[in-house]
Amino acid sequence: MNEQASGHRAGPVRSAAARDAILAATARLFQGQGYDHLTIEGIAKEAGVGKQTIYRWWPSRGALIAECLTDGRLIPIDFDVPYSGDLLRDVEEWLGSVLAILETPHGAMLLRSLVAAAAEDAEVGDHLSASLGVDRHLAERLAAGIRDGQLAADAPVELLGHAVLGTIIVQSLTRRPDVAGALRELVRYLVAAR
Amino acid sequence: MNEQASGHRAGPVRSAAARDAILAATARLFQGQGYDHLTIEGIAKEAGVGKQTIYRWWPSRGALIAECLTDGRLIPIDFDVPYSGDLLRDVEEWLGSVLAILETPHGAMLLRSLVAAAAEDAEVGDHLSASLGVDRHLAERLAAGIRDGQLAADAPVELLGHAVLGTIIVQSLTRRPDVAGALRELVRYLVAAR
Amino acid sequence: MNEQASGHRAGPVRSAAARDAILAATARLFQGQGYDHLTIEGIAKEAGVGKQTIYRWWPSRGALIAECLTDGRLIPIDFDVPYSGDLLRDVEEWLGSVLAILETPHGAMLLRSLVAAAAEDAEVGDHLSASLGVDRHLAERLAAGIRDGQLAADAPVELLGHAVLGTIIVQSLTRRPDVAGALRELVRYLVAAR
Amino acid sequence: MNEQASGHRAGPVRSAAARDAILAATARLFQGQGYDHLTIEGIAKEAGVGKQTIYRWWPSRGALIAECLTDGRLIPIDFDVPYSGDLLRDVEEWLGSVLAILETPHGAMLLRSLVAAAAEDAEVGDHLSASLGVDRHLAERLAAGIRDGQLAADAPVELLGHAVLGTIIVQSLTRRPDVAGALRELVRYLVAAR
DNA sequence: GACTAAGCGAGACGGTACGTCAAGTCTTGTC
DNA sequence: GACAAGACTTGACGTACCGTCTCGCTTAGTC
Repeated sequence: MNEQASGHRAGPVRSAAARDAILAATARLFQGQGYDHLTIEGIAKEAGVGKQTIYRWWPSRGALIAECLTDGRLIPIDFDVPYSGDLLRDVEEWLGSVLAILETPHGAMLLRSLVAAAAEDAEVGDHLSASLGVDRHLAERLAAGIRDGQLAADAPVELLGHAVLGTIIVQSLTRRPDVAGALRELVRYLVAAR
Repeated sequence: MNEQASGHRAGPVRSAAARDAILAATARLFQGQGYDHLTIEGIAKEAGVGKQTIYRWWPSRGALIAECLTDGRLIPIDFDVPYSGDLLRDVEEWLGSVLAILETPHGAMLLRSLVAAAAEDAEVGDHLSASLGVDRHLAERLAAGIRDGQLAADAPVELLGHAVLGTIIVQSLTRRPDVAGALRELVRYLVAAR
Repeated sequence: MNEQASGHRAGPVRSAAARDAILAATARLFQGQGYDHLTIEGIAKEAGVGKQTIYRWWPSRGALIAECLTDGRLIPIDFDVPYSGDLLRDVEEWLGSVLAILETPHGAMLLRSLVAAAAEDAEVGDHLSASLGVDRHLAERLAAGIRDGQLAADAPVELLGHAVLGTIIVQSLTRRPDVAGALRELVRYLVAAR
Repeated sequence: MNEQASGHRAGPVRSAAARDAILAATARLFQGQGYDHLTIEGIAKEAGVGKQTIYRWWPSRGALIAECLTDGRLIPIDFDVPYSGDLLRDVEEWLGSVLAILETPHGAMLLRSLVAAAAEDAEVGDHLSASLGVDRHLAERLAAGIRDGQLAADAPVELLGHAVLGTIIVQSLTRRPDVAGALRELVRYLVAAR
């Protein structure tokens, strides 16, 4: 009845507690049971929240996962690559922290689930590679390697990052036993001085 | 009265027509709608078949996809790698036929769906990389390249195959526009004479 | 600082505009869609009013309907029974105006909805029979008929009113085609000189 | 795959156990909680049955109630009217058995709920008046009364039945205290020798 | 040639989850 | 403090599939 002339609407504001509970529940269930088996109803129950509150703010399961990623609730945010001067050592350090994900209890399943989510939802793929720092940190470190003369000048730095991440994914999808060893060998070859 | 020791039971055997109808329907629906949205009921209806007939012979959706793969109903079987003497040219030819999948109408979605299926079902991953000839044909061609002196002796041939396939997957999952160009650049770098 | 002992509270009082908008919306929606399908949210939206404003003043859907009835927003208020000296003619005139409700576009549904509301909420039933004037006007006219010697002395005037209204209801609930004709026949029999 | 030439379809047949459990649960819950508060989910849970099994065979809550009525699960089926020669006594006996419904623990609510259901679903109204024997048994008994000279020749027998039932309904909806007494008075008046 | 036993199309069944709607309560900011 | 707006939890809606289980055939051996 009363007309408001104000520019922004009145009324209650998004509940930070609900948002946090939902994302926490999503992360917990995702890590425990994988992407299939992850249901909106399950999340709502786990979070003690109404389903509608989820549907109000997220359009899909994928969007939830994507936001969990950007919040660092599934894997650490923004894997860094150090700069010690030794390119191979630096890349291997980054690789080690990425591969550490696979060492955690359900790490392999977690990664496969992230791949499944990324296959279904574009956002997830972007946030995943962003989290791992493939495009930013790793590519930049490789570029620095070129400047330092430790990598061929024509090395496609961004693609090499995708190649490393992709290899991890392929090995995970085909359930290879020693992903870590294989990846270390690959990186050693790719980054070898020429 | 007395139990027969006969090795083979009485009654009709597995219907080849049903098997074919089921796999054909699976392939059709998978290509049209993707892995999520692919349902057993949908396949049964499309194939004009009872659900039980599917459950009798395949334990899961993934198994159906895996068998479609080995039957070459989703992507061509057994991508070959020619041997012309020129390693780069041969690998690029193989790469071209793999990338051709992405050019088909729903090719990108098909690949993402295969990845989703592989993430859920181990079998699919194996059959996928087998179909593409990554481990056998490509790795062997690379090994021959080493013998021919066109590739570094310490090149991890199998891992390089995974790296190429993995890069395709990563780029597909992040919806990159020019996967083909990028892959050609990567291969050129990996296979470059040292 | 110091609390005033003033008898009337601070702040605005009940908004007459809101009350009217709510009742008008209720009547509109009730007539258009029936009692089931009538929702508080729908009324609030239709009235341009917050839900809380409805809940603040009415305890239930039924109370809204009851108030619409006493306001004459659903059916005319207080059907009168004339006194011409001819009992049958007077009762038939009352009957005609009651049956006129059924002739309106969604009249039959309106009546059924009122019955549904009355079945759920006691208030509605009272207000309904009050609106129709069954207990007051009709019963009194019948009593006058007894005094005039046009109706048997032992006629249970109030019950006869319920019988007439009840017959309308039963015929409406069973979707009889010619309720009006039937009711005229019934009234003629009930009020017949003995 | 195999084409059947048979006229009626193969496959499993409707489960009598499920049908019975569903109707029993419906009747139980309807009597306990009334028509509003009666939910399909509640019935399914109470019956130990999937929701779909209900939706497969009944289009609406009303249809369930209607079938409960024809099965005699809510009120006795087919109230009879005796023929003793004394019209008033016979009608009062029928009336007594109808009013007995109101004496049961939640009898008044049961009747109101039936009215609510009838207001929403046409079928229920028909089955309700059929169950009570208003149109068949009572109307026929009244017709016999006319033949016996105990009722005026022009008495609209069917309408009188509706009037009696309608009066019960109106009195129930307005929560009158002594419905039984009132009805007995009404019937005595209606059936009085002229 | 009759008898069996399995395969088959169909689809009913008890479930789980979907995404939507509305209930009634609570919160925010405006008047 | 009433109000419009609308977020919140709860719970039911009606639908889609799951995987299992009859049905009433058809058919391929075995006796």
